[in-house]
Amino acid sequence: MQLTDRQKLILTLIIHEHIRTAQPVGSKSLVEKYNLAMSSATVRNEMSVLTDYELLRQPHTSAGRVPTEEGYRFFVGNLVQQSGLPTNTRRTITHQFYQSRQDIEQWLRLAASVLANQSQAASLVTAPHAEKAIFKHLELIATRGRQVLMVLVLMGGEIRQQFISLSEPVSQERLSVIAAQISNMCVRCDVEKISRMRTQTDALGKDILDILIAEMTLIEESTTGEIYLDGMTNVLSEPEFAESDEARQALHILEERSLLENLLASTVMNIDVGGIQVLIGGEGTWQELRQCSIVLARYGDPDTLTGSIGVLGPIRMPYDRTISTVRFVANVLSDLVTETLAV
Amino acid sequence: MQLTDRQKLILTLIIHEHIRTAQPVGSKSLVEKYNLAMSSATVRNEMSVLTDYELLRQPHTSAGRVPTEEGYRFFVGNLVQQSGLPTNTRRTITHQFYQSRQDIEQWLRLAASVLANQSQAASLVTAPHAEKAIFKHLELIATRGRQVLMVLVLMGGEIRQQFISLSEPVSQERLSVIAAQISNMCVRCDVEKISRMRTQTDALGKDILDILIAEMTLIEESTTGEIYLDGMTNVLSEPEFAESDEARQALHILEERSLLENLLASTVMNIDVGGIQVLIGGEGTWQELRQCSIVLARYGDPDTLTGSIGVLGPIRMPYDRTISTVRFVANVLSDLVTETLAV
DNA sequence: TTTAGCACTCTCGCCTTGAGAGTGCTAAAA
DNA sequence: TTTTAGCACTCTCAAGGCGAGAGTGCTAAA
Repeated sequence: MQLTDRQKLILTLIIHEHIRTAQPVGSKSLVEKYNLAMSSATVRNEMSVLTDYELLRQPHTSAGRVPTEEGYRFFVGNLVQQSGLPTNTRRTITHQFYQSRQDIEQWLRLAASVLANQSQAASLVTAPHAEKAIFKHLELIATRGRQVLMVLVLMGGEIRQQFISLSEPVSQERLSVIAAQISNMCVRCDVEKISRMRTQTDALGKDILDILIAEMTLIEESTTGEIYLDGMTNVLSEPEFAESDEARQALHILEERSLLENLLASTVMNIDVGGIQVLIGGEGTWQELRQCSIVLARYGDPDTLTGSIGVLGPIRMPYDRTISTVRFVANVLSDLVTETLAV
Repeated sequence: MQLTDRQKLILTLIIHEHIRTAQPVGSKSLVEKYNLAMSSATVRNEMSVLTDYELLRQPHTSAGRVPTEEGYRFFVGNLVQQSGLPTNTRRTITHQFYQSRQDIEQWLRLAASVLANQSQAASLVTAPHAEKAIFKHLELIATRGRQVLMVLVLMGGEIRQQFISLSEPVSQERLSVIAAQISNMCVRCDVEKISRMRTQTDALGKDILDILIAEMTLIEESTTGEIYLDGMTNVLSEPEFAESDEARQALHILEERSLLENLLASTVMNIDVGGIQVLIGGEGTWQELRQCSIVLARYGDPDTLTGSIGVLGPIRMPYDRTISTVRFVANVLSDLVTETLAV
């Protein structure tokens, strides 16, 4: 499908106008609004062609045109110009990051907040996560009785904390010794290697190693780290969401962690750090997302630690701006992650 | 204001019916629906009295009655019977808790999820938080270069992790020694006591202590720990939220952490563990909550660690059931917290 | 190839209208 | 004194009719 420049222009303008107004766009109003150097009849003819190509759609005879999902896809794939964010926006965002506490959690929260505010939509950010869990450090802290707090640090800075119940009370001194022992023994080891070390410790050490192995396996099996959401309410004022129940179901995907993990696993996990993926109208697969689009990116260090960020909004979304924002925030996070967390 | 038994009955029935249907309730339909042993005219007279008391309201002449906020308050204060949850519901909930991973974070998430599902509304759970920050354990883990991961454990099990930049690179060995030193020296101390210890260490130790003190001060100043939300989408299908923009603003309060902290600070912080507070229609103070009610409770150990849980839904909320649920979940959490986290 | 002109279509807001639900009042019954 | 039947009145809401407005497609001329 090869479009003439004029057809591209008209498609672009219709999408712009529709994004602005959420209404079907007519030929006459389009010519007037943008002072086009052609008559409305010409525009009508072109619209007719674009409708044949299934890039536009008429809600009913004698209404204006609305872009189809295919139309948006063509737009995003071919017509969006990579504007990049205005310099002062970039500066504001960067500034916020360097002003916040130096803490990965704060950064991720901030990233979610920035995405939500800049795009006026819902945003999600997953914590960086390594495909392979490599042990770094173990800490055991007595609380009381047989309850012990286990803090596990992985290469890359992922931290997991968990209460464990030992079969009998153990003093903090003994716990510290064991933790140091295990830390020394296992540093830079993966699950398999650690499994083979079970024989090298006493009974208590074995118990702890078992729990450690279970935990590391669990981490390795999960596809993402912690998920941060923001801006869910932004999207509620959009007419699509205010009206249809269906659109609201999309927010349910964000809330239900398992659904969201599935979605991420089958989309963004395949793209490269630095790349952008745009999911328009659920792409036929995701029923709940039929009225939504998602702009996704991956950040981090491709070989070790990666995470995802994304923006969820109505299909009628200002893609150019959103894509720029997502790309920029992904880059900022990549920088922060490789600077502070790399192995 | 003293109501006769019959007036109380009628008020209760109207509230029940209105909660069910979200519509104004008329005298005739009420008599028919509940097979009342009186005529609709009698009901009308009583309704008229209740309207004079401002417990009921007419949306317009010749419409049925709707409970006022005052009406709901009277209902919650005087007429709600403490039914308690059905035994099998209690069992299901308890079961879920003891089946989940033994991990405070999982419990809190689960609590939010249970509240949201049981009440079909939005829920919030804050992590247990001590008024006074008491040091328990410090861990320093080298990442690379001058970046160090600091893990701070407080009495009660609150854990904070943060990246810090030292002025020069330090080996993991030295970091471990310093961490052990500080851990020994400061265990069971509060911020003031630790501040006075700054002289007892070398330059590096001083730097770390400073950061430690700053962090503990920050923790002490904050009113709540981490906040877990769930079920935001539940509430979106209620007519109040589907229609008015105003109701949707209420969800914004949940999203904006600072707003939520304010709200909690000025309400639930004052009630005792085991007590329940019901905020109806924002109580005149919280504009954004005018169309919502919140049922709040505190859990934990009154003297040391406490957190809040709550449910946010439309004013038209099944208070008896919601209150029972919130109370029950608060008790479960209290048990878990005192069992595993107490000093 | 573009454009002016025209007949035609469809939505949307506005109005009217009638049914339905509910109220308050009054006078009779308990 | 309290309760109830009866009745006139009020207000909403859904349905139908109507006209204005916006938009389309087609045709013939520029």
